[in-house]
Amino acid sequence: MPELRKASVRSFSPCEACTVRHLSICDALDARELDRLNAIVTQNRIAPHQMIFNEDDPAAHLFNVIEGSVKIYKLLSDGRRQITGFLFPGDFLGIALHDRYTYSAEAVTAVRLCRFPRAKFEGLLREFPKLENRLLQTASNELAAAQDQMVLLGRKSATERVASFIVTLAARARQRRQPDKIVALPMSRADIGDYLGLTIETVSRTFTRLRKSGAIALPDNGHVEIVRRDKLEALAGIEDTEPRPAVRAL
Amino acid sequence: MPELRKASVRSFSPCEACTVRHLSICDALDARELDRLNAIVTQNRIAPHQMIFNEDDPAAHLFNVIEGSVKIYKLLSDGRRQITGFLFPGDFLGIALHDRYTYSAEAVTAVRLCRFPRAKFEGLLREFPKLENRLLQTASNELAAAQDQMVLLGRKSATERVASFIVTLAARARQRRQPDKIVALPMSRADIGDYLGLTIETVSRTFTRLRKSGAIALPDNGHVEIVRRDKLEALAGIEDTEPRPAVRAL
DNA sequence: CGGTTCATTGATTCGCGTCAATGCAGGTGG
DNA sequence: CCACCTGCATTGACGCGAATCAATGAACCG
Repeated sequence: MPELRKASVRSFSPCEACTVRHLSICDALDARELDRLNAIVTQNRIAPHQMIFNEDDPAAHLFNVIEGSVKIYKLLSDGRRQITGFLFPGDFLGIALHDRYTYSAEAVTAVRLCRFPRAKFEGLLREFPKLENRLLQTASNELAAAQDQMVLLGRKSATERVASFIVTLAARARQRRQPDKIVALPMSRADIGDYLGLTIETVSRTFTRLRKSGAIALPDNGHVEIVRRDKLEALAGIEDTEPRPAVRAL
Repeated sequence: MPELRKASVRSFSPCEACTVRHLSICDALDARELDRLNAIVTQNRIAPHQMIFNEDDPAAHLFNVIEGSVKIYKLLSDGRRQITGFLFPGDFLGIALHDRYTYSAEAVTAVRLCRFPRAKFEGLLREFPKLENRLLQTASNELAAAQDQMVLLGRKSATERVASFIVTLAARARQRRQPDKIVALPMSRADIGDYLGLTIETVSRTFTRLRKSGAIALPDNGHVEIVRRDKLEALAGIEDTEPRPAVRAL
Protein backbone atom coordinates (compact mmCIF):
# COMPACT_ATOMS: atom_id res chain seq x y z
CA MET A 1 0.00 0.00 0.00
CA PRO A 2 1.29 3.49 -0.80
CA GLU A 3 1.83 5.92 2.00
CA LEU A 4 -1.08 8.32 2.09
CA ARG A 5 -0.21 11.74 3.42
CA LYS A 6 -2.96 12.66 5.82
CA ALA A 7 -4.36 16.13 6.07
CA SER A 8 -2.55 17.88 8.89
CA VAL A 9 -5.80 18.65 10.70
CA ARG A 10 -8.85 16.43 10.60
CA SER A 11 -11.46 19.04 9.86
CA PHE A 12 -14.63 18.80 11.93
CA SER A 13 -16.93 19.22 9.00
CA PRO A 14 -15.10 19.22 5.67
CA CYS A 15 -18.34 18.22 3.92
CA GLU A 16 -19.95 21.54 4.78
CA ALA A 17 -17.45 23.38 2.68
CA CYS A 18 -17.08 20.69 0.04
CA THR A 19 -17.01 22.22 -3.42
CA VAL A 20 -17.94 19.03 -5.25
CA ARG A 21 -20.67 17.73 -2.99
CA HIS A 22 -23.38 18.51 -5.52
CA LEU A 23 -21.54 16.24 -7.97
CA SER A 24 -20.94 13.39 -5.58
CA ILE A 25 -22.84 10.65 -3.77
CA CYS A 26 -22.75 12.78 -0.61
CA ASP A 27 -25.41 14.94 -2.20
CA ALA A 28 -27.94 12.23 -1.31
CA LEU A 29 -27.56 12.98 2.40
CA ASP A 30 -29.03 15.67 4.65
CA ALA A 31 -27.02 17.61 7.24
CA ARG A 32 -27.44 15.06 10.02
CA GLU A 33 -26.45 12.16 7.78
CA LEU A 34 -23.55 14.14 6.40
CA ASP A 35 -22.22 14.44 9.95
CA ARG A 36 -22.12 10.67 10.17
CA LEU A 37 -20.18 10.51 6.94
CA ASN A 38 -17.87 13.20 8.27
CA ALA A 39 -17.13 11.03 11.25
CA ILE A 40 -15.59 8.28 9.17
CA VAL A 41 -13.84 10.27 6.44
CA THR A 42 -10.17 11.12 6.13
CA GLN A 43 -8.88 13.54 3.56
CA ASN A 44 -5.75 12.57 1.64
CA ARG A 45 -3.45 14.17 -0.86
CA ILE A 46 -1.77 12.06 -3.49
CA ALA A 47 1.14 13.18 -5.63
CA PRO A 48 1.04 12.77 -9.43
CA HIS A 49 1.78 9.20 -10.59
CA GLN A 50 1.44 7.80 -7.10
CA MET A 51 -0.66 4.67 -6.68
CA ILE A 52 -3.91 4.94 -4.75
CA PHE A 53 -4.39 1.17 -4.68
CA ASN A 54 -3.38 -1.87 -6.69
CA GLU A 55 -5.50 -4.54 -8.31
CA ASP A 56 -5.89 -7.51 -5.90
CA ASP A 57 -5.10 -5.43 -2.82
CA PRO A 58 -7.65 -5.95 -0.03
CA ALA A 59 -10.34 -3.36 -0.69
CA ALA A 60 -9.96 -1.52 2.61
CA HIS A 61 -11.24 1.88 1.50
CA LEU A 62 -13.60 3.65 -0.82
CA PHE A 63 -12.88 7.13 -2.09
CA ASN A 64 -14.37 10.26 -3.45
CA VAL A 65 -12.27 12.41 -5.76
CA ILE A 66 -12.27 16.02 -4.56
CA GLU A 67 -9.63 17.51 -6.79
CA GLY A 68 -7.38 16.34 -9.62
CA SER A 69 -7.59 13.39 -11.99
CA VAL A 70 -7.27 9.65 -11.42
CA LYS A 71 -6.88 6.77 -13.86
CA ILE A 72 -8.04 3.23 -13.20
CA TYR A 73 -6.62 0.35 -15.20
CA LYS A 74 -5.99 -3.35 -15.52
CA LEU A 75 -2.80 -5.04 -16.67
CA LEU A 76 -2.20 -8.24 -18.60
CA SER A 77 0.66 -10.45 -17.47
CA ASP A 78 2.94 -9.22 -20.28
CA GLY A 79 2.44 -5.58 -19.35
CA ARG A 80 -0.27 -4.60 -21.81
CA ARG A 81 -2.50 -2.09 -20.08
CA GLN A 82 -6.10 -1.08 -20.50
CA ILE A 83 -7.22 2.08 -18.75
CA THR A 84 -10.89 1.53 -18.00
CA GLY A 85 -11.65 5.02 -16.80
CA PHE A 86 -10.54 8.49 -15.80
CA LEU A 87 -12.00 10.01 -12.64
CA PHE A 88 -12.49 13.69 -11.93
CA PRO A 89 -13.76 15.75 -8.98
CA GLY A 90 -17.04 14.38 -7.67
CA ASP A 91 -16.41 10.85 -8.99
CA PHE A 92 -16.66 7.88 -6.67
CA LEU A 93 -13.81 5.38 -6.61
CA GLY A 94 -14.08 1.77 -5.55
CA ILE A 95 -17.71 1.12 -6.32
CA ALA A 96 -17.04 -2.55 -6.96
CA LEU A 97 -17.96 -4.04 -3.60
CA HIS A 98 -15.57 -6.94 -3.78
CA ASP A 99 -13.13 -7.98 -1.08
CA ARG A 100 -10.25 -7.02 -3.30
CA TYR A 101 -9.87 -4.22 -5.79
CA THR A 102 -10.47 -5.51 -9.30
CA TYR A 103 -8.33 -2.77 -10.86
CA SER A 104 -5.52 -0.39 -9.99
CA ALA A 105 -5.96 3.33 -9.36
CA GLU A 106 -3.24 5.94 -9.86
CA ALA A 107 -3.13 9.71 -9.54
CA VAL A 108 -2.69 11.45 -12.88
CA THR A 109 -2.26 14.91 -11.37
CA ALA A 110 -2.02 15.97 -7.75
CA VAL A 111 -5.18 14.60 -6.21
CA ARG A 112 -7.27 15.24 -3.13
CA LEU A 113 -9.45 12.38 -1.94
CA CYS A 114 -12.03 11.67 0.71
CA ARG A 115 -11.27 8.22 2.05
CA PHE A 116 -13.89 6.02 3.72
CA PRO A 117 -13.02 2.80 5.56
CA ARG A 118 -15.02 0.20 3.72
CA ALA A 119 -16.61 -1.57 6.70
CA LYS A 120 -17.82 1.71 8.19
CA PHE A 121 -19.03 2.96 4.85
CA GLU A 122 -21.04 -0.20 4.34
CA GLY A 123 -22.51 0.33 7.78
CA LEU A 124 -23.76 3.72 6.63
CA LEU A 125 -25.12 2.16 3.46
CA ARG A 126 -27.24 -0.15 5.60
CA GLU A 127 -28.33 2.76 7.73
CA PHE A 128 -29.10 5.20 4.93
CA PRO A 129 -30.95 3.57 2.03
CA LYS A 130 -30.81 6.92 0.25
CA LEU A 131 -27.05 6.57 0.09
CA GLU A 132 -27.24 3.03 -1.19
CA ASN A 133 -29.74 4.07 -3.79
CA ARG A 134 -27.50 6.89 -4.89
CA LEU A 135 -24.63 4.44 -5.20
CA LEU A 136 -26.81 2.18 -7.31
CA GLN A 137 -27.61 5.11 -9.58
CA THR A 138 -23.90 5.84 -9.85
CA ALA A 139 -23.13 2.22 -10.67
CA SER A 140 -25.89 2.28 -13.24
CA ASN A 141 -24.36 5.34 -14.91
CA GLU A 142 -20.93 3.76 -14.90
CA LEU A 143 -22.35 0.63 -16.45
CA ALA A 144 -23.86 2.68 -19.26
CA ALA A 145 -20.54 4.50 -19.74
CA ALA A 146 -18.72 1.16 -19.80
CA GLN A 147 -21.03 -0.04 -22.56
CA ASP A 148 -20.34 3.10 -24.58
CA GLN A 149 -16.65 2.41 -24.14
CA MET A 150 -17.12 -1.16 -25.38
CA VAL A 151 -18.70 0.22 -28.55
CA LEU A 152 -15.72 2.53 -28.94
CA LEU A 153 -13.14 -0.20 -28.37
CA GLY A 154 -14.90 -2.89 -30.37
CA ARG A 155 -16.21 -0.99 -33.36
CA LYS A 156 -14.76 2.49 -33.82
CA SER A 157 -11.82 3.65 -35.96
CA ALA A 158 -8.88 5.52 -34.48
CA THR A 159 -10.29 8.87 -35.60
CA GLU A 160 -13.71 8.08 -34.14
CA ARG A 161 -12.12 6.99 -30.86
CA VAL A 162 -10.08 10.15 -30.40
CA ALA A 163 -12.95 12.41 -31.49
CA SER A 164 -15.33 10.61 -29.08
CA PHE A 165 -12.77 10.94 -26.31
CA ILE A 166 -12.49 14.69 -26.73
CA VAL A 167 -16.25 15.15 -26.95
CA THR A 168 -16.84 13.04 -23.83
CA LEU A 169 -14.13 14.83 -21.85
CA ALA A 170 -15.67 18.16 -22.84
CA ALA A 171 -19.13 17.03 -21.71
CA ARG A 172 -17.78 15.92 -18.35
CA ALA A 173 -15.81 19.14 -17.92
CA ARG A 174 -18.99 21.07 -18.62
CA GLN A 175 -20.83 19.10 -15.92
CA ARG A 176 -18.15 20.17 -13.46
CA ARG A 177 -18.51 23.79 -14.64
CA GLN A 178 -15.06 23.72 -16.15
CA PRO A 179 -14.08 25.00 -19.60
CA ASP A 180 -15.54 22.76 -22.29
CA LYS A 181 -14.17 24.64 -25.27
CA ILE A 182 -10.53 24.48 -24.28
CA VAL A 183 -10.54 21.13 -22.54
CA ALA A 184 -7.84 20.09 -20.08
CA LEU A 185 -5.96 16.91 -21.02
CA PRO A 186 -4.16 16.11 -17.78
CA MET A 187 -3.15 12.62 -18.93
CA SER A 188 -0.23 11.65 -21.19
CA ARG A 189 -0.57 10.40 -24.76
CA ALA A 190 0.34 6.96 -23.45
CA ASP A 191 -2.63 7.12 -21.06
CA ILE A 192 -4.94 8.22 -23.84
CA GLY A 193 -3.69 5.36 -25.99
CA ASP A 194 -4.21 2.82 -23.23
CA TYR A 195 -7.70 4.17 -22.69
CA LEU A 196 -8.67 4.12 -26.36
CA GLY A 197 -6.98 0.82 -27.27
CA LEU A 198 -4.43 2.56 -29.50
CA THR A 199 -0.69 3.23 -29.46
CA ILE A 200 0.92 6.54 -28.55
CA GLU A 201 1.87 7.05 -32.18
CA THR A 202 -1.64 6.54 -33.49
CA VAL A 203 -3.05 8.92 -30.88
CA SER A 204 -0.49 11.53 -31.85
CA ARG A 205 -1.09 11.13 -35.58
CA THR A 206 -4.85 11.30 -35.03
CA PHE A 207 -4.59 14.51 -33.01
CA THR A 208 -2.52 15.94 -35.83
CA ARG A 209 -5.09 14.91 -38.43
CA LEU A 210 -7.94 16.40 -36.40
CA ARG A 211 -5.92 19.58 -36.03
CA LYS A 212 -5.21 19.80 -39.75
CA SER A 213 -8.88 19.16 -40.52
CA GLY A 214 -9.72 22.25 -38.48
CA ALA A 215 -11.88 20.43 -35.92
CA ILE A 216 -9.52 21.07 -33.01
CA ALA A 217 -6.47 23.09 -32.04
CA LEU A 218 -3.66 22.03 -29.71
CA PRO A 219 -2.56 25.09 -27.74
CA ASP A 220 -0.23 22.89 -25.67
CA ASN A 221 0.15 19.23 -24.75
CA GLY A 222 -2.16 19.63 -21.79
CA HIS A 223 -5.17 21.01 -23.68
CA VAL A 224 -7.37 20.54 -26.74
CA GLU A 225 -9.40 23.37 -28.09
CA ILE A 226 -12.62 22.36 -29.78
CA VAL A 227 -12.73 24.62 -32.83
CA ARG A 228 -15.59 23.04 -34.75
CA ARG A 229 -17.76 21.03 -32.40
CA ASP A 230 -20.13 19.95 -35.19
CA LYS A 231 -17.27 18.47 -37.20
CA LEU A 232 -15.82 16.74 -34.15
CA GLU A 233 -19.16 15.25 -33.17
CA ALA A 234 -19.72 14.02 -36.70
CA LEU A 235 -16.32 12.31 -36.63
CA ALA A 236 -17.10 10.83 -33.21
CA GLY A 237 -20.21 9.03 -34.43
CA ILE A 238 -22.64 11.33 -32.55
CA GLU A 239 -24.03 9.49 -29.57
CA ASP A 240 -22.40 10.29 -26.27
CA THR A 241 -22.32 14.04 -26.74
CA GLU A 242 -24.63 14.96 -23.90
CA PRO A 243 -24.04 14.20 -20.29
CA ARG A 244 -26.09 11.09 -19.63
CA PRO A 245 -29.76 11.87 -18.92
CA ALA A 246 -30.60 12.18 -15.26
CA VAL A 247 -31.48 8.98 -13.47
CA ARG A 248 -34.95 8.99 -12.08
CA ALA A 249 -34.97 9.56 -8.34
CA LEU A 250 -36.38 6.60 -6.48
CA MET B 1 -42.63 -2.57 -28.76
CA PRO B 2 -42.60 -6.24 -29.63
CA GLU B 3 -45.63 -8.33 -28.79
CA LEU B 4 -44.87 -10.32 -25.67
CA ARG B 5 -46.75 -13.58 -25.50
CA LYS B 6 -48.04 -13.86 -21.99
CA ALA B 7 -48.12 -17.11 -20.11
CA SER B 8 -51.59 -18.50 -20.49
CA VAL B 9 -52.11 -18.70 -16.73
CA ARG B 10 -50.65 -16.23 -14.29
CA SER B 11 -49.28 -18.64 -11.75
CA PHE B 12 -49.98 -17.73 -8.13
CA SER B 13 -46.48 -18.38 -6.93
CA PRO B 14 -44.07 -19.06 -9.76
CA CYS B 15 -41.15 -18.03 -7.56
CA GLU B 16 -41.68 -21.00 -5.25
CA ALA B 17 -40.89 -23.39 -8.03
CA CYS B 18 -38.29 -21.18 -9.71
CA THR B 19 -35.30 -23.23 -10.77
CA VAL B 20 -32.93 -20.28 -11.05
CA ARG B 21 -33.86 -18.38 -7.91
CA HIS B 22 -30.58 -19.25 -6.22
CA LEU B 23 -28.79 -17.57 -9.14
CA SER B 24 -30.92 -14.45 -9.25
CA ILE B 25 -31.59 -11.31 -7.26
CA CYS B 26 -34.74 -12.93 -5.89
CA ASP B 27 -32.51 -15.04 -3.68
CA ALA B 28 -32.09 -11.98 -1.43
CA LEU B 29 -35.74 -12.21 -0.34
CA ASP B 30 -37.52 -14.35 2.23
CA ALA B 31 -40.87 -16.09 1.60
CA ARG B 32 -43.00 -13.13 2.62
CA GLU B 33 -41.04 -10.70 0.48
CA LEU B 34 -41.05 -13.15 -2.40
CA ASP B 35 -44.85 -13.04 -2.31
CA ARG B 36 -44.71 -9.30 -2.88
CA LEU B 37 -42.43 -9.84 -5.85
CA ASN B 38 -44.81 -12.53 -7.08
CA ALA B 39 -47.61 -10.01 -7.00
CA ILE B 40 -45.99 -7.77 -9.61
CA VAL B 41 -44.35 -10.31 -11.89
CA THR B 42 -45.52 -11.56 -15.26
CA GLN B 43 -43.90 -14.45 -17.03
CA ASN B 44 -43.20 -14.10 -20.74
CA ARG B 45 -41.96 -16.29 -23.51
CA ILE B 46 -39.95 -14.78 -26.32
CA ALA B 47 -39.19 -16.53 -29.60
CA PRO B 48 -35.64 -16.67 -30.95
CA HIS B 49 -34.48 -13.41 -32.58
CA GLN B 50 -37.42 -11.49 -31.21
CA MET B 51 -36.70 -8.11 -29.61
CA ILE B 52 -37.26 -7.76 -25.87
CA PHE B 53 -36.78 -4.00 -25.99
CA ASN B 54 -34.99 -1.40 -28.09
CA GLU B 55 -32.43 1.19 -27.13
CA ASP B 56 -34.18 4.50 -26.34
CA ASP B 57 -37.54 2.85 -25.65
CA PRO B 58 -39.09 4.05 -22.37
CA ALA B 59 -37.73 1.66 -19.74
CA ALA B 60 -41.10 0.30 -18.63
CA HIS B 61 -39.93 -3.07 -17.35
CA LEU B 62 -37.08 -4.92 -15.74
CA PHE B 63 -36.54 -8.61 -16.35
CA ASN B 64 -35.04 -11.74 -14.98
CA VAL B 65 -33.94 -14.40 -17.43
CA ILE B 66 -35.40 -17.78 -16.46
CA GLU B 67 -34.50 -19.84 -19.46
CA GLY B 68 -32.64 -19.36 -22.73
CA SER B 69 -30.07 -16.78 -23.83
CA VAL B 70 -30.34 -13.06 -24.49
CA LYS B 71 -27.96 -10.63 -26.15
CA ILE B 72 -27.77 -6.92 -25.40
CA TYR B 73 -26.17 -4.54 -27.86
CA LYS B 74 -25.72 -1.01 -29.10
CA LEU B 75 -25.72 0.15 -32.71
CA LEU B 76 -23.85 2.94 -34.44
CA SER B 77 -25.76 4.99 -37.00
CA ASP B 78 -24.16 3.14 -39.92
CA GLY B 79 -25.20 -0.26 -38.61
CA ARG B 80 -22.02 -1.33 -36.85
CA ARG B 81 -23.01 -3.30 -33.79
CA GLN B 82 -21.35 -3.99 -30.47
CA ILE B 83 -22.85 -6.72 -28.33
CA THR B 84 -22.10 -5.69 -24.76
CA GLY B 85 -23.26 -8.88 -23.11
CA PHE B 86 -24.95 -12.25 -23.24
CA LEU B 87 -27.47 -13.12 -20.54
CA PHE B 88 -28.31 -16.57 -19.25
CA PRO B 89 -30.75 -18.03 -16.73
CA GLY B 90 -30.58 -16.15 -13.44
CA ASP B 91 -29.24 -12.95 -15.02
CA PHE B 92 -30.98 -9.64 -14.40
CA LEU B 93 -31.85 -7.48 -17.38
CA GLY B 94 -32.36 -3.73 -17.30
CA ILE B 95 -30.23 -2.84 -14.31
CA ALA B 96 -29.51 0.60 -15.71
CA LEU B 97 -32.09 2.69 -13.90
CA HIS B 98 -32.54 5.26 -16.60
CA ASP B 99 -35.83 6.44 -18.01
CA ARG B 100 -34.99 4.85 -21.32
CA TYR B 101 -33.12 1.70 -22.14
CA THR B 102 -29.54 2.50 -23.04
CA TYR B 103 -29.20 -0.64 -25.18
CA SER B 104 -31.31 -3.16 -27.10
CA ALA B 105 -32.09 -6.67 -25.91
CA GLU B 106 -32.93 -9.58 -28.19
CA ALA B 107 -33.64 -13.26 -27.60
CA VAL B 108 -30.90 -15.51 -28.96
CA THR B 109 -32.80 -18.73 -28.29
CA ALA B 110 -36.34 -19.26 -27.05
CA VAL B 111 -36.43 -17.35 -23.78
CA ARG B 112 -38.54 -17.30 -20.64
CA LEU B 113 -38.52 -14.09 -18.65
CA CYS B 114 -39.90 -12.73 -15.42
CA ARG B 115 -41.07 -9.22 -16.17
CA PHE B 116 -41.39 -6.53 -13.48
CA PRO B 117 -43.08 -3.18 -14.09
CA ARG B 118 -40.39 -0.68 -13.30
CA ALA B 119 -42.34 1.65 -11.04
CA LYS B 120 -43.58 -1.23 -8.90
CA PHE B 121 -40.17 -2.85 -8.81
CA GLU B 122 -38.62 0.40 -7.62
CA GLY B 123 -41.30 0.53 -4.93
CA LEU B 124 -40.11 -2.85 -3.71
CA LEU B 125 -36.52 -1.64 -3.82
CA ARG B 126 -37.46 1.15 -1.43
CA GLU B 127 -39.29 -1.29 0.76
CA PHE B 128 -36.66 -4.03 0.82
CA PRO B 129 -33.14 -2.64 1.24
CA LYS B 130 -31.89 -6.23 0.97
CA LEU B 131 -33.13 -6.29 -2.61
CA GLU B 132 -31.53 -2.98 -3.43
CA ASN B 133 -28.29 -4.14 -1.90
CA ARG B 134 -28.41 -7.30 -3.94
CA LEU B 135 -28.96 -5.23 -7.07
CA LEU B 136 -25.96 -3.10 -6.16
CA GLN B 137 -23.87 -6.25 -5.80
CA THR B 138 -25.10 -7.38 -9.20
CA ALA B 139 -24.28 -4.03 -10.75
CA SER B 140 -20.87 -4.19 -9.14
CA ASN B 141 -20.21 -7.60 -10.68
CA GLU B 142 -21.38 -6.40 -14.07
CA LEU B 143 -19.09 -3.41 -13.80
CA ALA B 144 -16.15 -5.70 -13.12
CA ALA B 145 -17.15 -7.90 -16.07
CA ALA B 146 -17.45 -4.81 -18.28
CA GLN B 147 -13.91 -3.81 -17.35
CA ASP B 148 -12.62 -7.27 -18.23
CA GLN B 149 -14.36 -6.91 -21.58
CA MET B 150 -12.68 -3.53 -22.12
CA VAL B 151 -9.31 -5.21 -21.62
CA LEU B 152 -10.31 -7.84 -24.15
CA LEU B 153 -11.53 -5.32 -26.73
CA GLY B 154 -8.75 -2.81 -26.23
CA ARG B 155 -5.72 -5.00 -25.84
CA LYS B 156 -6.19 -8.64 -26.81
CA SER B 157 -5.45 -10.39 -30.12
CA ALA B 158 -8.13 -12.31 -32.00
CA THR B 159 -6.89 -15.63 -30.60
CA GLU B 160 -6.86 -14.29 -27.06
CA ARG B 161 -10.36 -12.88 -27.49
CA VAL B 162 -11.88 -16.13 -28.72
CA ALA B 163 -10.03 -18.22 -26.14
CA SER B 164 -11.15 -15.84 -23.35
CA PHE B 165 -14.70 -16.01 -24.63
CA ILE B 166 -14.81 -19.80 -24.49
CA VAL B 167 -13.22 -19.90 -21.04
CA THR B 168 -15.65 -17.29 -19.69
CA LEU B 169 -18.68 -19.04 -21.19
CA ALA B 170 -17.52 -22.29 -19.62
CA ALA B 171 -17.13 -20.68 -16.21
CA ARG B 172 -20.62 -19.20 -16.39
CA ALA B 173 -22.10 -22.52 -17.56
CA ARG B 174 -20.44 -24.17 -14.60
CA GLN B 175 -22.01 -21.65 -12.22
CA ARG B 176 -25.41 -22.61 -13.63
CA ARG B 177 -24.54 -26.30 -13.18
CA GLN B 178 -24.46 -26.81 -16.92
CA PRO B 179 -21.78 -28.70 -18.85
CA ASP B 180 -18.55 -26.74 -18.83
CA LYS B 181 -16.50 -29.17 -20.89
CA ILE B 182 -18.79 -29.25 -23.90
CA VAL B 183 -20.04 -25.70 -23.77
CA ALA B 184 -23.23 -24.56 -25.52
CA LEU B 185 -22.74 -21.78 -28.08
CA PRO B 186 -26.33 -20.68 -28.67
CA MET B 187 -25.31 -17.54 -30.54
CA SER B 188 -24.23 -17.23 -34.19
CA ARG B 189 -20.71 -16.51 -35.37
CA ALA B 190 -21.92 -13.02 -36.26
CA ASP B 191 -22.99 -12.50 -32.64
CA ILE B 192 -19.66 -13.76 -31.35
CA GLY B 193 -17.87 -11.40 -33.72
CA ASP B 194 -19.95 -8.43 -32.62
CA TYR B 195 -19.27 -9.32 -28.99
CA LEU B 196 -15.51 -9.71 -29.46
CA GLY B 197 -14.99 -6.78 -31.83
CA LEU B 198 -14.10 -9.10 -34.73
CA THR B 199 -15.62 -10.12 -38.06
CA ILE B 200 -17.39 -13.42 -38.70
CA GLU B 201 -14.48 -14.56 -40.84
CA THR B 202 -11.90 -13.89 -38.15
CA VAL B 203 -13.99 -15.69 -35.56
CA SER B 204 -14.34 -18.67 -37.86
CA ARG B 205 -10.65 -18.79 -38.72
CA THR B 206 -9.73 -18.48 -35.06
CA PHE B 207 -12.02 -21.36 -34.07
CA THR B 208 -10.36 -23.41 -36.79
CA ARG B 209 -6.89 -22.53 -35.53
CA LEU B 210 -7.82 -23.37 -31.93
CA ARG B 211 -9.24 -26.68 -33.16
CA LYS B 212 -6.11 -27.50 -35.16
CA SER B 213 -3.95 -26.63 -32.14
CA GLY B 214 -5.84 -29.27 -30.16
CA ALA B 215 -7.17 -26.88 -27.53
CA ILE B 216 -10.80 -27.31 -28.54
CA ALA B 217 -13.05 -29.47 -30.69
CA LEU B 218 -16.15 -28.35 -32.58
CA PRO B 219 -18.70 -31.18 -32.42
CA ASP B 220 -21.27 -28.94 -34.14
CA ASN B 221 -21.88 -25.23 -34.70
CA GLY B 222 -23.77 -24.96 -31.43
CA HIS B 223 -21.03 -26.29 -29.15
CA VAL B 224 -17.33 -26.06 -28.31
CA GLU B 225 -15.59 -28.84 -26.51
CA ILE B 226 -12.72 -27.77 -24.30
CA VAL B 227 -10.11 -30.45 -24.97
CA ARG B 228 -7.12 -28.89 -23.28
CA ARG B 229 -8.23 -26.33 -20.73
CA ASP B 230 -4.66 -25.45 -19.73
CA LYS B 231 -3.76 -24.59 -23.31
CA LEU B 232 -6.94 -22.58 -23.81
CA GLU B 233 -6.42 -20.63 -20.60
CA ALA B 234 -2.83 -19.89 -21.56
CA LEU B 235 -4.01 -18.55 -24.90
CA ALA B 236 -6.71 -16.51 -23.17
CA GLY B 237 -4.21 -14.61 -21.03
CA ILE B 238 -5.26 -16.34 -17.77
CA GLU B 239 -7.28 -13.95 -15.67
CA ASP B 240 -11.03 -14.37 -15.89
CA THR B 241 -11.02 -18.13 -15.60
CA GLU B 242 -12.82 -18.37 -12.27
CA PRO B 243 -16.29 -17.15 -11.60
CA ARG B 244 -15.81 -13.77 -9.99
CA PRO B 245 -15.09 -14.02 -6.24
CA ALA B 246 -18.18 -13.72 -4.09
CA VAL B 247 -19.25 -10.24 -3.11
CA ARG B 248 -19.21 -9.69 0.58
CA ALA B 249 -22.68 -9.70 2.04
CA LEU B 250 -23.59 -6.38 3.57
C1' DC C 1 -34.85 -30.46 -55.20
C1' DG C 2 -33.97 -25.53 -55.29
C1' DG C 3 -33.52 -21.78 -52.12
C1' DT C 4 -31.94 -19.64 -48.05
C1' DT C 5 -28.96 -18.95 -44.29
C1' DC C 6 -24.78 -19.57 -41.99
C1' DA C 7 -19.94 -21.19 -41.56
C1' DT C 8 -15.62 -21.97 -43.66
C1' DT C 9 -11.72 -20.99 -46.52
C1' DG C 10 -8.83 -18.30 -49.71
C1' DA C 11 -6.90 -13.94 -51.90
C1' DT C 12 -6.11 -9.37 -51.28
C1' DT C 13 -6.26 -4.82 -48.95
C1' DC C 14 -5.65 -1.58 -45.48
C1' DG C 15 -5.48 0.55 -40.90
C1' DC C 16 -2.95 0.52 -37.20
C1' DG C 17 1.21 -1.30 -34.85
C1' DT C 18 6.16 -1.51 -34.79
C1' DC C 19 10.58 0.30 -35.31
C1' DA C 20 13.33 4.26 -35.69
C1' DA C 21 14.66 9.08 -35.89
C1' DT C 22 13.88 13.78 -34.59
C1' DG C 23 12.00 17.52 -31.95
C1' DC C 24 10.99 19.86 -27.80
C1' DA C 25 10.38 21.25 -22.98
C1' DG C 26 11.85 20.87 -18.28
C1' DG C 27 15.33 19.83 -14.89
C1' DT C 28 20.12 19.55 -13.26
C1' DG C 29 24.67 20.69 -12.49
C1' DG C 30 28.88 22.87 -13.83
C1' DC D 1 23.67 30.96 -18.44
C1' DC D 2 24.41 27.13 -21.01
C1' DA D 3 25.47 22.06 -21.90
C1' DC D 4 23.49 17.96 -21.13
C1' DC D 5 20.20 14.70 -19.98
C1' DT D 6 15.65 12.70 -19.68
C1' DG D 7 10.98 11.98 -20.75
C1' DC D 8 7.34 12.82 -23.85
C1' DA D 9 5.33 13.97 -28.39
C1' DT D 10 5.68 14.01 -33.27
C1' DT D 11 6.73 12.20 -37.72
C1' DG D 12 8.21 8.77 -41.16
C1' DA D 13 9.12 4.01 -43.19
C1' DC D 14 7.67 -0.46 -43.08
C1' DG D 15 5.24 -4.81 -41.67
C1' DC D 16 1.52 -7.47 -39.88
C1' DG D 17 -2.95 -8.89 -38.27
C1' DA D 18 -7.48 -8.47 -39.06
C1' DA D 19 -10.94 -6.59 -42.47
C1' DT D 20 -12.75 -6.96 -46.91
C1' DC D 21 -14.03 -9.24 -51.00
C1' DA D 22 -15.20 -13.51 -53.03
C1' DA D 23 -16.15 -18.38 -53.60
C1' DT D 24 -17.49 -22.75 -51.77
C1' DG D 25 -19.55 -25.88 -48.57
C1' DA D 26 -22.95 -27.54 -45.20
C1' DA D 27 -27.40 -27.56 -42.86
C1' DC D 28 -32.09 -26.65 -42.94
C1' DC D 29 -36.67 -26.08 -44.97
C1' DG D 30 -40.54 -25.39 -47.71
